[in-house]
Amino acid sequence: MSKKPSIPKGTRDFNPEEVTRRNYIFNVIKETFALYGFQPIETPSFENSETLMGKYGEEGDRLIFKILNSGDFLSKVDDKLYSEKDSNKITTKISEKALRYDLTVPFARYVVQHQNQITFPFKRYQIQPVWRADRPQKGRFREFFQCDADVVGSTSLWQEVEFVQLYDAVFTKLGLKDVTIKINNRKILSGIAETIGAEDKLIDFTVALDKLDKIGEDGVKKEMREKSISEDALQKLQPLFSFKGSNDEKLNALSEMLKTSELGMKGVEELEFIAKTIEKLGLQTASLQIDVTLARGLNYYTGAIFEVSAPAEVNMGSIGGGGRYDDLTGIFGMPNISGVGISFGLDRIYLVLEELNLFPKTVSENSKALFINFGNKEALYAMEAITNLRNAGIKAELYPDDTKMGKQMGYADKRNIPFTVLAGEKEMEAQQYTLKDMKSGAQSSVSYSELEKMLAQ
RNA sequence: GUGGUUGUAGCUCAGCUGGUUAGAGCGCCUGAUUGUGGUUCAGGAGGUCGCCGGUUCGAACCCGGUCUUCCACCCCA
Repeated sequence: MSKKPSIPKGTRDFNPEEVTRRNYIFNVIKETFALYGFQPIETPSFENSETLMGKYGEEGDRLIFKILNSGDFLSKVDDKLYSEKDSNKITTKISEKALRYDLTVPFARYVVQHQNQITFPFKRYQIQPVWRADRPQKGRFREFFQCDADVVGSTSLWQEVEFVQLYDAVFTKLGLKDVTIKINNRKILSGIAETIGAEDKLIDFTVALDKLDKIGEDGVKKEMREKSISEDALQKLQPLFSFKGSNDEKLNALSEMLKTSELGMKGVEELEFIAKTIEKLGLQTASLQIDVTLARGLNYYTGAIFEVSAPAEVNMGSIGGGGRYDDLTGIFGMPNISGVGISFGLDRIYLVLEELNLFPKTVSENSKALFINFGNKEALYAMEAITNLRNAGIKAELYPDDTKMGKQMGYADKRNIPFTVLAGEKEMEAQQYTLKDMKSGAQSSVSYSELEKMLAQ
């Protein structure tokens, strides 16, 4: 019992059914990405630490898995440093590589590194696992997949419009109706902070505001006070707490509130273009909703911010997110390249589809027929038929051992293989096969061509 | 990183205020059925009670530590 092997906290094994279902989601997303003109790239599982560290804030650094150097890594740590016991300092000496934390920063690195080979605007998608040294909880793992699509090298708002459509297309194909695509704009948040005189506390302000639907108006105010945002500022913020109505009404209210802020008004204009355009083009099943409290933690967003919420009844938080970042590649020394991207949270989408029972009855990847093994002579006869069936594209297999028939039948039963084929001495003499339908129990003696015909259905 | 929670047979779980050989259902194996699975019947195997230490005459049960599960917070997909 204690010796039973296990996997690390927050990681998972996937059984055949789970892999099939995950591939189904992957395929829908990939097809749609391709349909919208995105091309796949892949980057390594681990990067140089300096590529990742400091890109996700202090909290992010803590959650990055560091890889220990090879060899006698401790010999490079002098006694003084060692005795200080400062983990952060020592880490830089004993670890120079780290596991990928998301796909966006490695993508930025990729763009800067390969800028001479890339034709801009560059539209790429990437589906790979990422790792976070987080504590697992519902829908949160330490190893999980991200599915990202990004465009760099264009500031056009048409990209944002397309991403909204892309979200709608994917979730419609997956049968997940009524997802809400929430949209906001970092410029609006900055504008509000400016208007209420708290521009120096933009991050604290947005993080608190983001929690509105979770901790309520009083909770948000309490947190803002704790971050020493003034009462005067809170007073000016009051309209935000009762922000309701259609996207149009919200836009009007925002223009009124932000008329003194040039940056804020720019944000309103951007939001208005996206919302109005989507309104004209229409969406299939999703709805686009302006949400001024949407902030998202990532510091690098500068324009639009997206977040997709699962239908309310499943209580799963966000199943996707994204936004525009004007200066992502700037951190790698390539300024003034604007990017915008979105991400799908595969693992959470899986949980949602499962909870709502939305996985289609997938085409079985199972064998169509199991040939019973009666011994080497008979098995050869069976194998000839199996080879022909496989050449005809029909999944078939031979039970490898000539054990008791009951066991072989039981195996077919447990694996849900719909047909068994009996080919023993009698059948060989007659050049026939006994085909048994495992569901009905009916069996008939058939020739090879009849066998192939019946299994082909 | 903080707080709580969970761990007993392959799986899902019982196990009383600490008391002798720790149970059930399902699954598994064998046989009834030597060319027939899914049903039925009879029998059988399988657990140092997560791990380490402590209290006690005695620990699955109490205490401490550790790992794990799940949940919330921080943060995030």
